[in-house]
Amino acid sequence: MPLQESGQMYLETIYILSQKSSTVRAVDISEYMGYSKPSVSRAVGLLKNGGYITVDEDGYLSLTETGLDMAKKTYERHTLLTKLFVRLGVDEETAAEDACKIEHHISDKTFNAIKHHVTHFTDVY
Amino acid sequence: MPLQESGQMYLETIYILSQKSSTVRAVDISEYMGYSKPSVSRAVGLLKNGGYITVDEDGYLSLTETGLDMAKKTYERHTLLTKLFVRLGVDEETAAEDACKIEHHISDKTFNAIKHHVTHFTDVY
DNA sequence: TACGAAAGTTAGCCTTCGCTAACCACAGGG
DNA sequence: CCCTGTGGTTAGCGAAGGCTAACTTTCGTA
Repeated sequence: MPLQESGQMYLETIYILSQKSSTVRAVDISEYMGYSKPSVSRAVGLLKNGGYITVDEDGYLSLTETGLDMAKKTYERHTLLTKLFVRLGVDEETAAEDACKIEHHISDKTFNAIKHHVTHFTDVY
Repeated sequence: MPLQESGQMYLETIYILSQKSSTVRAVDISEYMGYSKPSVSRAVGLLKNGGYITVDEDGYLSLTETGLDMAKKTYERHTLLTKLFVRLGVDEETAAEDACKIEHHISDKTFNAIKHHVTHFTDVY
């Protein structure tokens, strides 16, 4: 089964957390996302099941190659959209929030167009 | 209860349809959105219930003032986002599709920033 | 040694929002 | 006068994805 929006969010979160702490547990996700432990537990089970992450015997999570690809892709969208909005004059926090909400819904075409714009034109005004 | 994303889509659809045909029935929505009649029937019931639309004895739908406001707001977002994407080099169809998917998720702040940009700067490149 | 906090899981509930099956009401044509 | 197509509704299913309650396991410390 393909990854749902929520699955992408979990992967992205694991990716972000794994960049600041080297070990990531379910409870870390729980705190970071503000979701209950059972919600995270189920999500982790699904991601493991789908081959996106592995869980070792101590409960530490790692992204598989597929999972890492997905996470990076989502994360890239996130940062790029944030940049776009900031460039348009939105404050950093709001930009990041909105980026988070729409990062899953944008087609590759549009994403690439934004990417092209953001990387090639340093000032819009 | 506040309007859900799907509710906004229905309102927007009613708004669009009412601009081309003067009468809008549930079945028209059904065809336009590609949803089954029962799905539309329920949604219409909820919108009526929430005071967003009225339904006369012949089954014709009208937006209330509140509903019209909501619909216009969503529609404005739709067209504006489409413009933004087109301006960034995305083809019209893809731009409209993506706009449709994200129009519900963008904060007023970001929306206003985009609006400002789109209306004040006619060429990005 | 025993207790309590921390981490995880299981069971099961709830909402949203699609769907199908099956029904009712009505209008027009044969 | 009945029969079919059109429009709408009711009943009920199913997937996602949150939640709480309640359990287990484990580990550190009094």
